Order: sequence, then C-alpha cells, then structure tokens
Amino acid sequence: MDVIHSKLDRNNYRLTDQRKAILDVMLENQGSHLSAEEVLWEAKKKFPNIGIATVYRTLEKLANLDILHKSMFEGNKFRYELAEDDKHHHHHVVCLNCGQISEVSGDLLHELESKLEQQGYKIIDHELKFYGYCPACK
Amino acid sequence: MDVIHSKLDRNNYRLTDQRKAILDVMLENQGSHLSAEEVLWEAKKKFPNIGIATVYRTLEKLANLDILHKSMFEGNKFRYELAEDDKHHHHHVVCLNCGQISEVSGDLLHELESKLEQQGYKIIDHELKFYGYCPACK
DNA sequence: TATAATAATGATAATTATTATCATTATACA
DNA sequence: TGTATAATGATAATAATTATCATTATTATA
Repeated sequence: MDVIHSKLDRNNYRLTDQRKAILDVMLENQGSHLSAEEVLWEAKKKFPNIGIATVYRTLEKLANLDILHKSMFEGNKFRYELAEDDKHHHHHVVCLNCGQISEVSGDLLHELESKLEQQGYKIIDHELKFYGYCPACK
Repeated sequence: MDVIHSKLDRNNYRLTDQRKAILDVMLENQGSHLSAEEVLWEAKKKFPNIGIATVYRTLEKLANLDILHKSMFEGNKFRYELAEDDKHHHHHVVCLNCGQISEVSGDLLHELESKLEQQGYKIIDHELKFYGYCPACK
C-alpha cells in the first residue's frame, strides 16, 4: 500500500476519495479479474455517486503505473487485477467451459503444462506474449 | 489448402466466392495480424461488394475451425492470422512502440527471452495464457 | 487568508467494434 | 422445376470505451 501511495505521489496523482474507493475495491479482490463495470458497482458501496468515467480513468492510470494489470480473456471487455509487486508475469488458466480464471506460477512451458495436467486440468492451448521493444525501436 | 477445404466440407460450409476471397486474403498475409476491417478492404479488391457482416461471420467460423487464430494485442479490436497446421501455440512479440507483431518459436520461457534479447529486442513483460478445462469441467 | 491556476469529477454525448435482424439471393437436393 | 436451406448485404442494435464540458475540489502563491 505504501508502494502504491509513493507511486501516486511520484506521478503527482491526487489520492481522491473516489480513487481510494477504487483502490480499496482492487485490494479487497486480489486474484479476481474485475471489469470496469464491476469495479463501478463495488466502488459505489464506498462512494455512492462515483461515475463510470472516473472508474475508467482511474483504472487506466493505475494500469499505466503498473499498480493494476489490464488484460482480456473473452467477452470483448478488459479486466483489471492488482499487480503483484514488481512482478511482470501474468500466467492464467482460463476454463473454456466456466470461464474461471486461475493464477499459475512457474518457469518452463512444458513443466507448467504437465503440472497443470497433474492438477487435473486439461490443457488444449496456450498463448504467450512478450511485451517490449523491437531492435528498431529500442 | 486441402486441409482447409476438407475442414470446411466436413462442417458443411459452402466455399462461396466471398469466403474464398477472405481465405485468399489470409493466405496472402501469412504472419500478419489483420483486423476485420483490414480484411474487408483487402477482400473488396477481390469481391467488391462484400459486406462487413460477412467478413465478421466468416472470420468467426474460420477461427472456430482453427483455420484462423483470433487474438487481441491492443486497441480494443480482434486480429486474425492464418493458423499454422495443427499448431496451437501462438508466441508473439509485440513492440510497445510501433505495434509490430512478430512470431516466435521455442520452448522455454527464459531461453526464449534471452534469445530475443540476443536478437536485439528489449523484453519488458510477457503474458502466458493456457486454454483448457479445469478439473471441475473436464 | 484570499485568490488564481490546475486537477479531478460526473453527466452524458460520441465513437468504435461487434452482433443481431431481416429481406433477398444463391445453392443443394428431392 | 420446385422447395428447403444456407449465405449474403444493408443496416439497426448493442456494448464497451473515450471525449467533451461545465462544475467542484485541491494546490500553489501572492
């Protein structure tokens, strides 16, 4: 939480009540992947007349600061989750049937895959993306 | 190409001129990731009054048959590329600066990462998703 | 402290990608 | 040939996200 505060400070972002409400929602829902609308309804419990625009703006800002991680699994909408400190790895298992998203950790692709199968998953496919800069842009 | 035809036959999909145009576009653009709109404009060169709805319907069908791979990198829109035969692995490098998407092949996460760095990339982040069925649904 | 400059907000309009609808056309098949 | 069905194109509808803008809150400064 201190890390978050200092990141906000460093970037001259005011910690308004609305932003505090959104951060609290994310902190209370570690591990789950919330859509902007879901965040809105949860945040409304803490700050009833918060607007959807503020939610979008705040989520975007927090994602840019690596406080949140933004990803898309299905359904044409982005989902946000609290990023683990300094971890830039996001390994997920998405169930094609129920849509449940679980976290995975580990290093080797096949090692991971067989570990998951040992845990009872049936792996059909996987997707790996690297983000960075290409030689021309670096 | 025969593989594609037999897949379509097997599922009772007619190979109309419009679908042929779309498939040709995808075959001519192997390795690049086209949005539905980009496919539309390319397909119009071959079949001028093809409609956007047909493009969306066809891309969706072809993706369901694993003829195309559907993915999203940024910009809130899906992109499609020809799937390599029976390969269910999609490794991409997305340049955060120019948006260029390149293919990667290999097995080990860190091995890949260091190989990419050797090739001149600067890797900031990566994302790995497994698709399958969880123990409860399997 | 008073005031000016700036940041943040909420309401809502605008945009954009995608999906649904529906009348028309093309195709397969009896 | 006639009939059932599939596919299409135009376009309306939907849904997520972004932009606009007047208002409010906060900070900096005189």
